Amino acid sequence: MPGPPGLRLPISAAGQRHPVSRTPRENPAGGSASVRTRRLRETARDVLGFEEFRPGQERAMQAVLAGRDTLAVLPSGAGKSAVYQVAGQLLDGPVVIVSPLIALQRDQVERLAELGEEAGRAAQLNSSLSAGEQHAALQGLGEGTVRYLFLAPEQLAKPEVVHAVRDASPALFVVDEAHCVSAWGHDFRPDYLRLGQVVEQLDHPTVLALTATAAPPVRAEIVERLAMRDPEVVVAGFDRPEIRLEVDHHADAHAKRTAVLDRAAGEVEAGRGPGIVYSATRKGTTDLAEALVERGLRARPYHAGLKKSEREDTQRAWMEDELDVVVATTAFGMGIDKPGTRFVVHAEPADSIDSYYQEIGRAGRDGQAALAVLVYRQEDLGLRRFFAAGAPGEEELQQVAGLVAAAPAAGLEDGVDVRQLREETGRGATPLARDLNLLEQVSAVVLDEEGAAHPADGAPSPGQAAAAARELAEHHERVDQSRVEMMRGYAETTGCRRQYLLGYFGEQLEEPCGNCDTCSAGTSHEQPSGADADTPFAPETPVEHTEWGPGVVMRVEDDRVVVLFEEVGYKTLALRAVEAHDLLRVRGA
DNA sequence: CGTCGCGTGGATAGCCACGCGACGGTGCGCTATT
Repeated sequence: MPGPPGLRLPISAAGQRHPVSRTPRENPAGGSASVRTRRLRETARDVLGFEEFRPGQERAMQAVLAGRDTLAVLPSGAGKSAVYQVAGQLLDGPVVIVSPLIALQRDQVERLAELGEEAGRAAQLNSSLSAGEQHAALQGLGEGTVRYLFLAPEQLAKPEVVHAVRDASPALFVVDEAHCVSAWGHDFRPDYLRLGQVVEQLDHPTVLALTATAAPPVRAEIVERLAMRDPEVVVAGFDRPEIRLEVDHHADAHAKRTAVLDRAAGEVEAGRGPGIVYSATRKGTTDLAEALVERGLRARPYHAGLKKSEREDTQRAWMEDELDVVVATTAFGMGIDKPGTRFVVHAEPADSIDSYYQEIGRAGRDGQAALAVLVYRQEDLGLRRFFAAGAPGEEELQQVAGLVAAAPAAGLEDGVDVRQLREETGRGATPLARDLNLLEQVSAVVLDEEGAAHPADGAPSPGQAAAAARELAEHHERVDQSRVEMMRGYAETTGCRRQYLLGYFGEQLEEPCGNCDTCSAGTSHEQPSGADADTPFAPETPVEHTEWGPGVVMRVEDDRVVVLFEEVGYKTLALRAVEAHDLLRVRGA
């Protein structure tokens, strides 16, 4: 059974450099690297109006133009879209961009339209369009009049869409907000997990994955799930020193609620400007928003259960400075860029450091001082643990495996698709697609280009397949639970919070940051950074645990070490116990 | 995992304590109805 793909691919924080091999196809921008650099800069200036590049941007463009699959982890607002926009100008063929939200696709199309005719036409393909418009978008792509096509991964689950895109010979396949592959692919939006097959079906155009946040194992999963080959990994500008980090601890639910309101209202009343309050539940957003209104603030709730018109109006009001606070679930954020956001207060911890960093990263995008406060109660992790659970049951998996296995005997030569499975099982399309993905990963099922499932050659029995698939799902669950534990670690550390955050993303900050609550309180100085701690287990060291197997050291404090294990995810170990029982060995030593 | 809301049973005039079950987030695309 595969472990987290992360550990098979060593990815340093600075990204890897590989020799660039050039074939005519892989060098479509033409000429030598220096010629390419000149053309790239001219294009960025003339078409996009760029005066200078942000960190990492040019390197990502260079890699893409050289035909390299590229994963770019660049901070929000660093112009990630410019990477494919420039490439679209210089490459010989259209650019297909997978984007998770229809609203995002619409914005991106509009932004390209503002660049004018010269930049090339952009179109979107999704269910907000009529059948005729959808057809026109694909036709335009084939005829070369559409240079940029934005669509959701669900569109690429339709064979006719894949065929039309393949016929247009795209030069670049972009996955925007690529952390969705890992965050949503396993259950919520299973079509994200199938993008690698789509890449193969498209004859593997250059793949560009873009995200603002991804810990090393998430990066590695993106690379694997998108079938990226020998990718260039560009990581830049990760630290956001302008954001002050604080955690407020509370034991009592009512005191916590009051603290959330005090912090948000305090920032607004001090004239430090608008901010976001994140709540884990819809009910929490309405409750807190009402309480803030009672305190005289302009506040509104935002969550996916509200009417579309209401959501759009709240977003508009937020962007037009008509609100002091938006109180939101995780539904609020992607594609909403308001540079003057001054604070982000969390009423509950996020489900992972990845999510948390993304959410607080919405503050201070203008580079001015901003504040991120987590108002923390241990009990609130319970909801996150609940969401992290939810692996499908073995019975359910066995039923699906059985129906696929029985298809040939039942005369279903074309296999079984999700629609048929829905009729047979009465269950929803999303969980069924997730189950099929799991069964495919344990070599029980093969999914063809039409999306139909067939029994794999030499497939195990449905019972064995279900057990293996269940084991795989439990593995994901263990890793997700360990990510919640890392969130707990952030809330409860007495060390520098920024060192903790950056360490999670594989970047070691040498000194305590001086801009978090533990630094202000002086506790962080008691904990030297891992870099000079007296231990054989330095960050990035591959290790082997007697019980948990292989892993990689992520972070070292003076008395403990955090290891990311292939099988069980993140674990924090006391160094004293490690030494006393000889629990960890350095691999390859 | 933790909280909320409901029903029940008991205690008392003021509901309240307890137990149990339900519920909790994110979006695409599609279909059926106005």
